[in-house]
This record gives sequence, C-alpha cells and structure tokens, in this order.
Amino acid sequence: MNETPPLSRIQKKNRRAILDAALDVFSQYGFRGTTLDQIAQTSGLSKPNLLYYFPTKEDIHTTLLDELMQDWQDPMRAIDPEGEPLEEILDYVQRKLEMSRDFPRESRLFANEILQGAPQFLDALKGGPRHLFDEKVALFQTWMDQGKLAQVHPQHLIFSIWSLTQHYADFEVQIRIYLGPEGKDPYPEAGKFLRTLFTRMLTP
Amino acid sequence: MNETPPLSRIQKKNRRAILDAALDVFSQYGFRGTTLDQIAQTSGLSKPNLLYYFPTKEDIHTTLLDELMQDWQDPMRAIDPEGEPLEEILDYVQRKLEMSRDFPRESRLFANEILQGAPQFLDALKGGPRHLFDEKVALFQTWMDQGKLAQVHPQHLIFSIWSLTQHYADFEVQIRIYLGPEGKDPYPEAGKFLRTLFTRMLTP
DNA sequence: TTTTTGTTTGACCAGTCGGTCATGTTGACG
DNA sequence: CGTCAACATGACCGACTGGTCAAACAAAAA
Repeated sequence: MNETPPLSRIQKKNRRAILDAALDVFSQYGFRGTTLDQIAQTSGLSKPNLLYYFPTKEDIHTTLLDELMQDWQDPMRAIDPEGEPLEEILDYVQRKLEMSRDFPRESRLFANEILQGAPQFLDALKGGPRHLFDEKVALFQTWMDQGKLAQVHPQHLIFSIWSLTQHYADFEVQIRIYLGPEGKDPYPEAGKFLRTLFTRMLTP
Repeated sequence: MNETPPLSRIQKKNRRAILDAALDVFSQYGFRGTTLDQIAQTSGLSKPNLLYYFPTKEDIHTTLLDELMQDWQDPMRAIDPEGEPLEEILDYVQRKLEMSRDFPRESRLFANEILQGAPQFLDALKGGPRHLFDEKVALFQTWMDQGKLAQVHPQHLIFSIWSLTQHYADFEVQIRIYLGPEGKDPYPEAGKFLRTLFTRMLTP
C-alpha cells in the first residue's frame, strides 16, 4: 500500500538541496512571499528540475513543515517526570534555546506559519502537540501541588518558555542591532539570564 | 519647503480605509506575500483608486511602518526614572501587554518586518529606538546598582519583556489552540502571570 | 554497443503581479 | 444653476507567477 521507492543517491542529494534552499527562503518571506525562482536560484537547480522532485511549491513547503513538526517537540518530550522539577525545566529551557541557536531558520519558518494563521499547521497542532502540551501542563501542576515548584499558571509558564527562547531566533536582526555592532554571540548571556529568570520564578 | 496640502474629508477617510485594510493583509502575509488586489478588496476600493492615494504598494507599507514606529515606543518612553523601580517595570510590562491585546495586527506587522530581515526598519531602528533602548538599559543598571532591583542582564531583561508580551499577539493562533476551544480571553491570566514572573525575578 | 531508465532543461503557457492611462463621475463652490 | 477640480474606474501593459512538456542528456543495464 505505502509504496516507498527507495531514493537514489542523486535524489537524496537534490531533494536535500531543494529543501535547504526552500528553508532559507520560506523562513524569511513566508509561503506566499516566496517564489520558485528564488528557491531554484538558491539551490542552484533549474525551476523545472525543482518540480521534477516536488510536484508543487506547496509540496516543498509541506515537506518542510512535516520535518519541522517531528523534531520541534523533542525538547519537550525529553522532560522527565521522575527528574528533579526545577532542573528538568531549566534543562528544557536550555534545550529550546539551543534549538533557536542551531536551527533559527526552522524557528522562523514556524513563526511565519503561525503569523499567517497556520493554514497548514492548524489541524496538526490540535493533535499530537496539543496532547503533549496538556500532559506537561498536568505534570507541572503536580509538581506545584507537591510544593516542588512555586505556583504559577502552568500553561502560561510553557508559553513563556517558548516565547523567550524562540525570540532569539525570530527577532535575531533586532537583537543584533540593540546589542551593538560588536557581533558578540548573545546566546551564552541569554542562557544565563533565562536560568536566573526561571530559577527565581519557580523556586518555591 | 515641506508643502502639506491639507487632506480633504474623503482623502482622510479613504487613506484610513486603505491603511486599515493594508494592515490586515501585510500583518498576515508580509510585504511580498501581499497583493494590491487583496488590499483593494479588503478596503472596498478599486485597485487604481489605491494608487490614486498612494503612489506604490511599498509606499502603503512604509506609511504603516512609520506610523507604527511612532507609537510603538510610547510605553518604553513612559518609564519614569523618578518612579519606584519595580513598579515602573511592572507598569511597562502591563502597557506592552495591553498593546498586544489592543493592536495585535501592528505587533504582527512588526514581527513580519523583522523576520524578513527588517529591510525598511534596519536604519530606523539604529536611530531613535536604539538610543531610547540604551537610555533605559542605563536606568535599569542604575536601579540595580542602587540595590533597588535584583541584578540581571538589563538588555536581556528588556528583550524578555518584548518577547513575553508580543508573543500573545504574534502567536495568538497557537495560544488559542493550546488554551482550548473555550475561547476565553487569555490576557487577564497573562497579565497576572507576567506580574508574578517579573516581581519574583526583580525583587532584590 | 545498444537500450532503457532516470535526470535535466529551454521554450512555453495561462493567470496574476504592480502599475498606467484615458475616460467618466462626483463633490465643492461660485 | 454651471464650472472646475477632486475622485473613481474599466481596460490595458509588460513583467513575473506556478507549472507543463517535449526534447536532450546521463547513467546504468542489456
């Protein structure tokens, strides 16, 4: 039923080149603001060749979002209910911040999709991610009830983690401007700051 | 030199209608993802009529960004160096949150512009806003040195305020999904949460 | 070598893009 | 009322959009 024609070496290489170029452009201009010619030029392939590997522009975009969907939740999944509560959350923050540092384009692709009303993500978000979210909300609530964490609204706690970490990827341009032209990597300071923030807020 | 032909009643009304419609579309799809036809349809005017009031599509966009630029910094300007430090910052957070609640489209317009690399904002940001930012950073540092606020990295403190408040406008779709279909207004809870967060982090 | 299959592209298509223009309609004002 | 400037739009333009296709090329199988 699910026929999987094994990808040849060339297919793998070119599909990867296309997706990488598309990530560049989509994450900056969004779906509608991106043209196939831009992707073609960035990837070094001709436009008809793009459409040899992906039937439509939308198909490239969807493939990127699907890949993103799989990896984006890993940091949250890794929160261990058996671990030490504060340390688990601080580690989660750290992992999310590292994702912003190492995969800023993915973060911006996600931001763009949400800004446009999540036309593709909407249904997907209501499924697995929503369930994982609820599960961790319940876990945090348990920890708070046990006095292991200070009482805060658990849903907004998660929003704050997402917001604070993704901000460094999504608003990178602005942050560079305001931190001055020294071009120093802001992530070490950001990590320290966020650790302080969540420690002070969550210590019972 | 600076000739200012006073706008007629019709001009005022139609320019406002165009800018309002353009804000709708630009804030969702970004500059490149927006078409004049969309703005025309949303505003209820014909496409040539748009171009009667604004010479180009870019001009509409620039006008919106200019207007945004003027109002967006008001909450930060209102921070009073003579006030009580923690209360001043909490009030600032509150004002920023209210801007997200009352002007979410403006927030998303800004986010879109930054995501695309701030092609228009770049130079502007380096001017007045950057100066205001530095001024408040210095103020916060003074307060911390005087022991009136806990020591944290003042620049990242400001980033965290921007991030946490704008998040409720920029990622509104996602937040609605995760808070459930009850459709309850998330802002009261958000305000309470942020007040707790910044109080705990900044109390010496 | 020939054949076959997989890969690449120049030329092209219909529809949409931002923008123009000549013409028509409306409103302000004497 | 009449007049004139302000306002509005249908028809159109060249450039670009996502996408097609037949023909050319390359790689592997025969």
